[in-house]
Amino acid sequence: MTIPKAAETMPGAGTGETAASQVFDALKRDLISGRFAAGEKLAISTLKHHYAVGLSPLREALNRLAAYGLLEQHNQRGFRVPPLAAEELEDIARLRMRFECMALSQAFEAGDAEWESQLLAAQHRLLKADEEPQDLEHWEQAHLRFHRTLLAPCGSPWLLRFIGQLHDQFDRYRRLAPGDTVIRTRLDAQHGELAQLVLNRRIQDASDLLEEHIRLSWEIARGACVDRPG
Amino acid sequence: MTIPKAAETMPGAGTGETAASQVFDALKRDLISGRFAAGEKLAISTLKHHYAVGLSPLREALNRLAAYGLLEQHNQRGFRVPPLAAEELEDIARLRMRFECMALSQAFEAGDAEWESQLLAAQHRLLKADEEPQDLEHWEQAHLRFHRTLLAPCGSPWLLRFIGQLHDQFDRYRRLAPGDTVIRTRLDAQHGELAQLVLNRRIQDASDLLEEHIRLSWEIARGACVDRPG
DNA sequence: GTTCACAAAAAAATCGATTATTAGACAATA
DNA sequence: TATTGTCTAATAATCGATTTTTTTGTGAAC
Repeated sequence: MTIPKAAETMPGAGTGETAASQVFDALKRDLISGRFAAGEKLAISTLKHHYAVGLSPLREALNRLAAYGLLEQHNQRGFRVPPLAAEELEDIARLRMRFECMALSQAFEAGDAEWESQLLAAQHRLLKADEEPQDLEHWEQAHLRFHRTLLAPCGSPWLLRFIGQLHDQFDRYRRLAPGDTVIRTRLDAQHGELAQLVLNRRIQDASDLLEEHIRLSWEIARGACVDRPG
Repeated sequence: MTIPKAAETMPGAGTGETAASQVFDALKRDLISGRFAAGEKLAISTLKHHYAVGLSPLREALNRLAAYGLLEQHNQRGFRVPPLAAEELEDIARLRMRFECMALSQAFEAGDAEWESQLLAAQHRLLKADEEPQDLEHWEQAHLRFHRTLLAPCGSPWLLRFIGQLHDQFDRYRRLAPGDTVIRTRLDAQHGELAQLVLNRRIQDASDLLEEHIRLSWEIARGACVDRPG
């Protein structure tokens, strides 16, 4: 009577999905992609219906997201989406520059030919995704994967963890901001240039370009912050 | 019939404690102070009795702690205490050095006379705590407060958040390791020296000393890792 | 002796209902 | 009119029970 689920039969699984982890993933995606308004209070009963889960797994997911920094939790008064502030974005962007350049230089030390291959592959996938702008989620996935691959061999799990966390925070701003075709084109080109600099082992140039890349993205992401007229 | 709780009548409360947040704090303390064995699987029903709470708040606390990095969560097979590994400790210690030196130099830029006063006060409290080694929890609290005060004006909430997280991770190792009177004495002295260097605005010296301080603590914390005989 | 299938037990995850707290409306008072 | 206090509806938090999944233990087949 018990039908084995696909995930459980997969090799090296062990990661059977629970309702809590599924709604965590879904909520995380929706928070980063800006499906909720900044500052909005989340009505738990609404979420319950929307994601079609019970209270317990939903609350567990919300608690995880709050600990991760994608939600604010206030005792006895529920959860709300963090506001967007230019000041916080600056903090996030500057830390991204420092952390990712740090990780990149370490990746150069440890990264081997396999790394170069993976990076080329990721860059190619991203390039293809660039050409199909209609499938936004696919592009986001390829983009994230490229940046992860770039820093993967850095050898510091905790640094990568923090970088990922900052990346998620940053993307919340970026994805809410209006696009800028000119900057976007330049950003897309930088991915290819980055990969080339890695292949040529140009450590300093790669680091400089990565910093510039984050700075340019920041310029776009800024657009998500409310401009208070002076 | 409803008797108002103390917390609610306190000025500026708004932070009414929930069962979940209380058991979160208690569990976090116990995890960092090494009350559970590394790698141990947590029996939820046991915790339930020990902390005298229901399942829901307990599970919410566990979920938060897992997202924070003080627990490992495996779908369908509960929570376990992360193992202690010399390799991870090295990662944590090296990042602490970089992050905290980073924060310190920024603190020098932004910190004013009020900062200096707070730091002196914190150093004095820590000094008094040094003299009463029997009250370990009190010393830990004063110690944490000193280090927080030292970096507080750095102006980067996210950097401070990560530093705090790494500090918690580090302390789990340190508090499990056997003490070393000689090193401990030197470490205690360094707190006073650090405060003095801040007062004298010796940026580079303070940064060097902070790095050395973390390196020395690391030397102690290492003792928590199992030595595999070769 | 090893592997496999199955049943029983244990544990994790989830649900539905209950309790406690907050926010907002409204009236009473100064 | 502003302030305070009380009531009520809405919502957050928690509990107890149920369901699902994993683990453990047993014995048969190879």
